[in-house]
Amino acid sequence: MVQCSDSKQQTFMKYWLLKSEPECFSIDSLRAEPGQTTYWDGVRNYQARNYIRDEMQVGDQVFFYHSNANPPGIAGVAKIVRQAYPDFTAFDSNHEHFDPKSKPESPTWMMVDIKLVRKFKRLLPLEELKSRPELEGLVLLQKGSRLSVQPVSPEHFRAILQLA
DNA sequence: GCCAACGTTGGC
DNA sequence: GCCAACGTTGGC
Repeated sequence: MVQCSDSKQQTFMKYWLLKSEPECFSIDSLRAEPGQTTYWDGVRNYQARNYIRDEMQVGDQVFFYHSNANPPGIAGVAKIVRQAYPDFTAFDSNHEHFDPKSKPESPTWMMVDIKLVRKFKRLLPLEELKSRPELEGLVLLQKGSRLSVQPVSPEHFRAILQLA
C-alpha cells in the first residue's frame, strides 16, 4: 500500500491501547477534564516509554482500557493531541510517580496528551474481546501481556469499533 | 486475596 | 553478565 506518495514523509496513522485503572482515572475522569484532555503521566516501563516517545503521533487514535476493573474492558476512544514530552511528575519527589533517575536535563520518562473522542455506549468487556476470532493476535489478549501502552493494528482497531 | 507472568534490582 | 529475590500488574 502506498500513501502520501507526493510527500517526502510517509505518515501512517497508528492505533494504540492505553490502560488505566478506573478507580484511579476512568474515561469519565477524562471526560470531566478541561477540554476533555489530559496528560498521560506515570508510564514507568521502557517498552511503553519507547512507544510513547518514538512512535506516537498527533492524531493517532487510542482505545481507553479499564484495567483492574469489574469487568475490565475497552471504554472508548481518545486521540493523541500532543507529541511526547517529559513526564514532569517523575521530577517531583512528592509525587507518587516520582523517579529520581529521571532528571529534567535528561528525562527518562515521557508522556503525551490525549483528548477524548468518544465513550462507547457500552464497555466492551475483555471476555467478549477474547471470544472474537477476528481479534486473534491482539496484544491485549496475549498471555502475560501487561504493557500499559500497546499497539493495535488497523484491522483490529476497525474490528473493535464495530463491536461498540 | 491469590497468583502467574513479567520487569527490575543488586550481589557476585 | 548471570540469576535469585523482590516488586508490580492485572485477571480471576
